[in-house]
Amino acid sequence: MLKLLLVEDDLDLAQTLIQYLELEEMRCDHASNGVAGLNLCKANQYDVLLLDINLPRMDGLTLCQTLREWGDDTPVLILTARGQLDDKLQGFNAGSDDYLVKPFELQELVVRIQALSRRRSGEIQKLTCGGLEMNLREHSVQRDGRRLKLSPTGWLLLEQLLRASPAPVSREALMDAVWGDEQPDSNSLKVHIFNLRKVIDGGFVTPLLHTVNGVGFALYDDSAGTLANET
Amino acid sequence: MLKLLLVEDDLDLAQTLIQYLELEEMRCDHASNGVAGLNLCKANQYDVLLLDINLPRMDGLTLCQTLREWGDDTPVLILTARGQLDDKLQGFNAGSDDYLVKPFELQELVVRIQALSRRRSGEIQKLTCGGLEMNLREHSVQRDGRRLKLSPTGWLLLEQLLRASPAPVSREALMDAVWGDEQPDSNSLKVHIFNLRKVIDGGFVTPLLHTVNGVGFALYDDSAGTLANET
DNA sequence: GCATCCCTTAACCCCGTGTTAACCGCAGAA
DNA sequence: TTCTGCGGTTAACACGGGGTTAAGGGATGC
Repeated sequence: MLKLLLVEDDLDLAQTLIQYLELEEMRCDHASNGVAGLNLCKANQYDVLLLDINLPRMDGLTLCQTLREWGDDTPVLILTARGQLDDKLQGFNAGSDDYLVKPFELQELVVRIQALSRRRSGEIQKLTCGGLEMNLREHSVQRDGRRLKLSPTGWLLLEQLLRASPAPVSREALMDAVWGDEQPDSNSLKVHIFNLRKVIDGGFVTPLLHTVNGVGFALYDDSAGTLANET
Repeated sequence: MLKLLLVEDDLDLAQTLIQYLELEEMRCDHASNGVAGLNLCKANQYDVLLLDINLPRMDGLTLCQTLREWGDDTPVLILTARGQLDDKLQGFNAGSDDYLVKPFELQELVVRIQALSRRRSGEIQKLTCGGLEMNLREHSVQRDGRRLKLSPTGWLLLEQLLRASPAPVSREALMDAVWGDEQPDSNSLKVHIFNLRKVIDGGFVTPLLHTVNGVGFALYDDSAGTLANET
């Protein structure tokens, strides 16, 4: 979910925008003057900033410039009624990334916000299951916010399991993913699964890595849903 | 100097644009149909792409989508006469970054191009991670206010790591950044990483420079209440 | 010409990691 | 009951990647 900051002194408009953005799965903080906006920027990390130009205490352009001088490179979208060329040039000159003239279509605002945030975060690829989250780009795994450290093979196995989740993955498929054609002739896989289990389930209440007898292994969270009947 | 690609079948317009952009210190290649544009993208590395929508052989939206599917994330600016909301939504949906409706002011085009390229090639002046801050302009690094002194190679390495942070950087990428093609045939990198670590983590409680086994090195702040498990 | 800085190189050591084998426990079959 | 197969658990061990240290040389500056 994207985190935005809207700095806008027209409270009615702000209210409308925030409500609409909520529907689009964006959480939007609000400041009604420039200085408050600046402070919020200092305190929090936003994905995109939406700035009006005419603001009490500090105008949007100065706000944007100040951030840039501080080295903050959060994407900035200027929202304003001023549609003259000079205004736009000033906006971009202050270091903003986009400029939308009021009145505008809410949907256009949404897609422009998405475009800005997309470029910054570089299309995060994540695989998840229950509280478990694997970030491929960062090459990091965490469960319930705790960062987990796993070995190269552990990583490979978990990736396979997460991609298939909640379906089970056969031993053959796992062996294939790790070793390809040069497969070890022992119970190596068993040990790796064991170790992987220690890492991702050790210290947690609900196990995520289940063995499907005679089939392979599966990653799923059955804590919230119904339990399957056993023999 | 920025390198652009304009894909536009109206040759008069293209000519005008290119001439104007030249004045603004931008070199602009030109393709008059979609397939030619795609080939040029494959062959060259551009800072920004300017795409018309109505094009012979392959329209601009498809062109943009294709690039994105290939993993190319060059910034794309759509230039078109179609100004309806739906057109814009489609444009952004195809993976573009900005959308300008003809007729437009040439200066606005220029600043939008600059805004797009700026974000990518980084006129960013400060890179940070945790309490670590690198000021590119002043060529200084400090952590928690304390100024750090690092060697030329240390600087190069740290810059790479900070730009990627919190994602890991492979040894190859690091070696490439430091030595290019003339790579030393020893464990030089190990030593430099070791020295870098001494500088940025030595004397501090939380280490920022982590080694990701089998992958490379990553810079991130783990202090926010995360625990590391054993294998 | 001397001192300093910094990079390279090589040597060494430690620990993470993968492999292997052995053992345990359970359940179904004989 | 005993046998047998499957999966879990543990520990031993070998290997290599990564960490650490120190020596030497080239460049730079005083």
